[in-house]
Amino acid sequence: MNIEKETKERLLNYGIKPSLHRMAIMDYLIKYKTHPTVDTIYNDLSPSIPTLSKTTVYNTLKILTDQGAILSLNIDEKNVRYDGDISNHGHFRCKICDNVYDFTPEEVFALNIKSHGDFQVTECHVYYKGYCKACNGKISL
Amino acid sequence: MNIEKETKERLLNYGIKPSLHRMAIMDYLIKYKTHPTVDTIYNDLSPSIPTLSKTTVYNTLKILTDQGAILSLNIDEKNVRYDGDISNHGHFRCKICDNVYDFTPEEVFALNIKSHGDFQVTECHVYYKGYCKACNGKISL
DNA sequence: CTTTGTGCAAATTCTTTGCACCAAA
DNA sequence: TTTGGTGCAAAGAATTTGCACAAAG
Repeated sequence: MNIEKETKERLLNYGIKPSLHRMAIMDYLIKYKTHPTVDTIYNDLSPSIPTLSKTTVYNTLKILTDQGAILSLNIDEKNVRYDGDISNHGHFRCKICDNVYDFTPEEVFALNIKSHGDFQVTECHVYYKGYCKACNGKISL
Repeated sequence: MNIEKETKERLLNYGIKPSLHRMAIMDYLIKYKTHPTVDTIYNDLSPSIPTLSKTTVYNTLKILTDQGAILSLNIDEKNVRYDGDISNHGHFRCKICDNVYDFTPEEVFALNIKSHGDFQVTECHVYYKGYCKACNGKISL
């Protein structure tokens, strides 16, 4: 596997020590925009990295998301999905094949509840996260 | 507990037989707009309905969501939240207190990534669900 | 009767944790 | 050395499933 320069830089930019395993996982998420699950990442990488354990995949994904180097998606009720694309964009999951597709902010803006191009939309969830007034006050103390 | 007319009608409208337990759960979700978890619903209802089991809460919530009588939210990574309000609206979860608040469509429209009134927003997820072209074709066959 | 709602307990699945080992600075 | 990355196995937690009983029409 060729680790891209971009990959190592991403880790360093987010204050994460670039071990070989971490770079492999980060690289995978930058290259493959399939919003994979933990299992998919592990299964795809372990043949070429026999020493890789699923615990390390969990550990690494936790660090990457905590530091903001990747996104974790809860669009799939069963498994957490991960996204190496941290730019502002929306997602669509097909309820049958479970594939997750990206939408640009412009597409999100234009996307009503009915349909959009090749996608028939039946549900739309908008989830904001952050700090409410009461709790934000506690932080500032 | 007073079961509202609205509650029974909601079940009937969505083709769900209105048993006492189902009405109690539906009623709870219509009355309390707190986006409760399975556990919260069970804990709040079981004192007044001693025969209620958590399995029934799970069963009922599954039927209600499958039939579209309620919404299930994946805004909380740990537990599924349920919402008796099936109108078009967005949600905000405080990362500290875990409370979930509603946003109207207008507020969602206006809500940028920074902040909105009492809420400091650090993340925004837009999740569409439905059928992609390939899978939708299969359905139509 | 016959259907189906309900409840218990076991099973399943995803994720986290504790701890020991190992590698790099 | 000392820090911290890694892996195994066990634990934990949320949810689902199998099956038997009970309730309603």
